[in-house]
Parts: sequence; structure tokens; C-alpha cells
Amino acid sequence: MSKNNNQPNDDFNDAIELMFFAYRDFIADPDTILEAHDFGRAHHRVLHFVAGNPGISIADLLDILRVTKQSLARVLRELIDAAYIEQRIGAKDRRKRLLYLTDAGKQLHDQLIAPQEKRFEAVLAAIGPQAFEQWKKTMRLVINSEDRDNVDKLIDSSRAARDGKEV
Amino acid sequence: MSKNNNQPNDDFNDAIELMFFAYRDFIADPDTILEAHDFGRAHHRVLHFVAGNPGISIADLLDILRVTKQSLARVLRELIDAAYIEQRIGAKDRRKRLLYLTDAGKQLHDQLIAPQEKRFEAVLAAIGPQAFEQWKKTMRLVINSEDRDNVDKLIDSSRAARDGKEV
DNA sequence: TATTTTATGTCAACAAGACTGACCCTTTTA
DNA sequence: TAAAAGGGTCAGTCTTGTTGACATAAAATA
Repeated sequence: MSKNNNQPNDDFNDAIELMFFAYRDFIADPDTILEAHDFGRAHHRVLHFVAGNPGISIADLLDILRVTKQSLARVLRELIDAAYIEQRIGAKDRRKRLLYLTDAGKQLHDQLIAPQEKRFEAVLAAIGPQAFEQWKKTMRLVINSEDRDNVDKLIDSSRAARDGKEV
Repeated sequence: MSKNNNQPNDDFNDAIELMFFAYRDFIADPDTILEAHDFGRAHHRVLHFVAGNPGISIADLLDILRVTKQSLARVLRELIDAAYIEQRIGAKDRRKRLLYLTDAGKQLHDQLIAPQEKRFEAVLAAIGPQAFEQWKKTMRLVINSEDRDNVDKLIDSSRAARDGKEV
């Protein structure tokens, strides 16, 4: 243990390493499930944000994912063809294609987040609700300050989609 | 705000979203710098773990990165050709090619982690050292339990490489 | 109404970074 | 001396992303 003789930047370097390894294991869980469906992480992300934002438009989804229209198109096409996502023409604006998970899509999404939920269930059990809350506040501060409000909104929307059916 | 009427799984879903967005912003910083050098994240990871484990062998680096030999080879070749990394034949075992950052490599690595250090500097300033320590402990618990000891060792090695020159 | 803008779709070419499989050389070990 | 270990390399493939160009339908605006 080289715990003595700490340099000022040791804490930050620890944090960087922890971000790398924690995210790597965190994201590895769903990968296995995705393989069985011939899907990748790109499909996972689309499923996830459509799940959290039912009725989202293509343009809004592109904003969240920060990829090009062409890049999204291929992945989205596969998810629609496999009947995990369906498109409905907007009622107010008929140019828009609003995205929804089908029942099968919801099932698949549940499967994908299950191991990640279990992972955090174990963390919560180990450290208790107060420290868990503190961790969440800290993680929020890791996000770019100008994006934090948007993330708050997305998280709220995601809660609403789960807790109270439609938004 | 739909903060009332919380469901049991809300906390875990919040955590999942936070992992996604925090990691995304965290990793976006170095990407800009890498582009200027015609490098990608793969190069970053190699630089980072060679920096933290000077004299690491190819096989050990493959274990950390969890990629194939052929996948590492291209990236490593480019870093060696650009004189950011150098190979030395092992003294004890002459089959091994031990990897070290050159001075230029150290400079580039410093550049790459600088914005990430600043990010966590700001977090520490906002929440204080105690909460920061708690966050680190929590992040460690997000890592697969069977990997935590290995990560501890890597972090220790990384500290040693920084604090006290050679290991 | 005519025109422009918006939202979306689609074709084509390309690049990074990963993969599998095969084969080679050198050095160490049994 | 033969087998195993550490590493290098060629060839082909896949996923996920990119840029650029163009098409269509619906809405907004002059």
C-alpha cells in the first residue's frame, strides 16, 4: 500500500480509474443479453431512451444520442423490423414520427436493465440510502454543468414513464 | 416534478441514467485532444495504462484492456511509430516486450487527463473531501466484486508510478 | 396561393475499432 | 530436443459511427 505520501492529484486519478472500471462492468451486463438478439449497444441506447420518453420524435432522440440521422436510421430500422419499436404519425404535426416501445420492446428493455438494477441494489444494500443519495448528487456534478438541467428533465420524464404510465 | 409517489426502482433507474451521462461527458474531454493527433479512445486507453504500469508486458496489457492481440497491435504500432511509447526487451525474459511512455508520451498523457482532473477538482470543491471519499468507495462497489482487488492493485500501481517514479 | 422551411428517409462511400482464423518467429521450459 | 509461452503479422469481416447528396411530405410563411 502506498497510501502514505499522497500527492494532491492522487484523488483525481483514483476517480478517473474508478470511472473507467465501474462503467466497463456496468455496461458489460446488458451486452451479453444483446448478443442473443444480434443487437449492440446502439440498439440498447435507443430502446432505453424511447422507454424513458415514449412518443419522442426522431429529432429529439438524435439530440439525446448525439449521433447522425443516418447512424440512428439503421439501428432504428432493425428495432422496428423486429417489432420492438413502433412509429406513429404525430397527431398535431403529421411530419413527425413518434416512437414507442411495443410490449416486446418493453420486455426486452426490462431484461436489459435488470442486471444493472441488481448491481445498484447491491450497492444500496452495502452503503445505505443516505450514502446512495450522496453518490447520486455527486454523479450529477460529474455531468457538464450546462447539461445538468436537461438530464434532470430526462430523468424526471423517465420516472414519469415508469411510475405513471403516459406523460 | 414527480418526486412524490416514488417507486422502489426509481433510485436504480436514476443511477443508470447518471452513469450514462456522467461517463459520456467524462470521456468527451480527451476526445477533442485526441482528434488533433489523429488518435482515438483506443490510443488513450493504451497510453493511460502504460502510464500507470510502466514496464507492463503485452499480455498483461491485453488482460486489462480485454481486447484481442490483433486489435491492440494496430493501435500500439501507431503509438510506437509516433514515438509516444517505446518497447524494451525484458531483462529476465527476453521474449517479453515491456512498454514505457516516452517523454512525449508522458506529455500527451498529461494533456489527456488534465480536463478530467479538473472535472473532479470541481466536484471535490463542491462536495468536500469526505463526500468525495464516500463517492470513491461507492464507485468501487459498482465494479464486479471479483475484480475489485485487481482494480485496487492497478490504482496502487498507478499511484506509485506517479508519486515515486519507478516501481 | 406559392414558396420556403421543417421532419424525416435513403443511397453511397468511408473510417475506426473491434473480431476470428491462420501462420510465423524467438525464447524459455519441461 | 520437443513443447509451451510471448509476441508479431496477414487477411477478411462486422458494428457503429461519419460525410455528402438528394427525395418527399407536411407545415409555416410571404
